[in-house]
Amino acid sequence: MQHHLDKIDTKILSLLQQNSNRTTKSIATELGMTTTPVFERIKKLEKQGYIKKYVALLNNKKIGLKQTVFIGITLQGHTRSYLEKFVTQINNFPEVIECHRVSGNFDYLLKLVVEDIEAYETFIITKLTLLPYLGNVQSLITLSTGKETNEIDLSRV
Amino acid sequence: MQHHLDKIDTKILSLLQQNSNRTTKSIATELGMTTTPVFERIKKLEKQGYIKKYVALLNNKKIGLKQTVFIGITLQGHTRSYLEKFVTQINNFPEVIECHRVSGNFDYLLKLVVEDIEAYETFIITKLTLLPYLGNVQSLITLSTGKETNEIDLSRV
DNA sequence: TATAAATAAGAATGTTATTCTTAATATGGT
DNA sequence: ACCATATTAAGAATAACATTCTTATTTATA
Repeated sequence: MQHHLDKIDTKILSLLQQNSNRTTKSIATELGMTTTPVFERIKKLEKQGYIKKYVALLNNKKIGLKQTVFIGITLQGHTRSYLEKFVTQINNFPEVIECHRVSGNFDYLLKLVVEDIEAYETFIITKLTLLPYLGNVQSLITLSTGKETNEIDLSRV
Repeated sequence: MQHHLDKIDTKILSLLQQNSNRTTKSIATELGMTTTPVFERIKKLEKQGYIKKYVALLNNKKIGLKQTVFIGITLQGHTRSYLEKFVTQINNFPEVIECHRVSGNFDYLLKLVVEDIEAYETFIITKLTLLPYLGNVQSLITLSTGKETNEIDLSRV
């Protein structure tokens, strides 16, 4: 069940990754085509699930959420049912935007977006540390971000 | 320079975060307004930079990029000019979608999206370890992802 | 209270998305 | 190589939407 994307498809995907508000016509012009085939390709890419969704990306800092933090977590008890409960609770915290189960020196890696360091400490104290079976908790406070994108390089596929 | 977003603005932002392809009319209806004021608010939010961009989010796995990996890195020499060079080179790797300078047990945290573990090893060997002054390099291989979003909870702002 | 500045409504217009029909191109089997 | 079939693209036609304009309403301010 491998994908079957030709050059035109990957080009369309890569353009929509950069800016999903471009008109079909402008994409078509760039590709030397008319709107209909481009339109139908986009619809196909949506229907087949290559495109998950279209979203607006906000300026977190401007909105007042200035601090990104990563947290590595190890758990002490690893029963399957507890892991599931743990993830469910983590996912419900609005501060958490990513939660990955990982192998390596941690069991979980979280990514958070919060107002500031203080809000982060509040999160740790009033939410995270209330969860049972927490082992090691290691915080990585973001000082600056060189790159942060969802854009995938499609020259590889 | 604080933001001045009222309830309507934050509601619009939160809807556009979930789906940026919704029509102005449908948003207006949901908010009990007409299209014009909603349209003008959206344009203002764009112009003032609250909305950074509109993008299509792709299904990485379906496209063949199945593996997410985080890498914690410490550097041995910390001259300012070297750090800048380091970040520039990291940012140019197509596998890297995030690069954060952090405080804590690492200097940098990277997020990568690659085909598979093998592609990851190739990256390490042929790209990352060629960079000078690398200290500790610790990989966190994602086993599963419970949550991964860009959507920010605006009830806090 | 009077005036100015925002904000919203409703109608009008221009663009674009979307559909339909037809033509061209590619694909597979004999 | 040839035909039938399935994809893919083009162009025109339509419907929906974005965008602008004018006018009314509300809100803030001196």
